[in-house]
Amino acid sequence: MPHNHDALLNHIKADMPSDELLQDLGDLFKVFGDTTRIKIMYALYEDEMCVCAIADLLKMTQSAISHQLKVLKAANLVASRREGKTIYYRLADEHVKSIIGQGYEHITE
Amino acid sequence: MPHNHDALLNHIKADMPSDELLQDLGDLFKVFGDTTRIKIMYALYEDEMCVCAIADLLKMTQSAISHQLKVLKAANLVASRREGKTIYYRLADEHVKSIIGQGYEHITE
DNA sequence: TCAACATATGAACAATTGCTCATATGTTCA
DNA sequence: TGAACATATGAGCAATTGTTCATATGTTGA
Repeated sequence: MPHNHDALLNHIKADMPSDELLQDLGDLFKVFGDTTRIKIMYALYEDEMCVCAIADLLKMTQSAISHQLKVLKAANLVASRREGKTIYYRLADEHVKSIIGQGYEHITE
Repeated sequence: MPHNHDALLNHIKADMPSDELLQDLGDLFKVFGDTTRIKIMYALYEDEMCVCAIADLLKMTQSAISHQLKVLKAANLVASRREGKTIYYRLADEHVKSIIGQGYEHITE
């Protein structure tokens, strides 16, 4: 007969966050899981930048950057402010840096 | 004429990691960007587990879990040991916990 | 008010991805 | 050695995703 692990499972289940939260967690990391967005976040590491500067930096279309900034903003990873025609984006909080920092450590160790 | 930001860009460029490393970072987070894999990592948070226990816990196919464990292992996020017919998986290092922890904080704040 | 600039957005297409199904590999025990 | 169990793997399909292209929205200054 297949081996049984009901006792273990009941214990683990009790400590697992809700499915909804786990889904949200996955969705959050999905946002980090794209090179373009990682580059954008790195570009904003030290200071805010306008959309066209980011596009220049990454040698990508303004449209492509704008789409990705929307994704980042929806995940509360960046924030923006308007100054005339220009819109400046910046990292939203310190979690962005610490998440990227931990990932960096994992890779380079 | 469009506005110029060459000076800023040169400064930022100097501080950006290589494209290859940024790609690797994106690839790493891509692994975190799936609910099934997040659930697996949470299941392994406290202790090692065998494949069929994880499949039972998540009510998913052994095959599906096995495929995902392969992805997690390729990213060095889990490690495994064999004990007879059974193979036990565990989290590979502390980065897994801190990355997930930071994500959790970001979401629940 | 109109032209120029900065950014946002929707549709569409190619590429990637996670699961299923069938089957292969590896291990134990009688 | 062969049957039962535990896990791994390859092909295929549906769903998701990132970019492009065309165009819309918003702002400024003449």
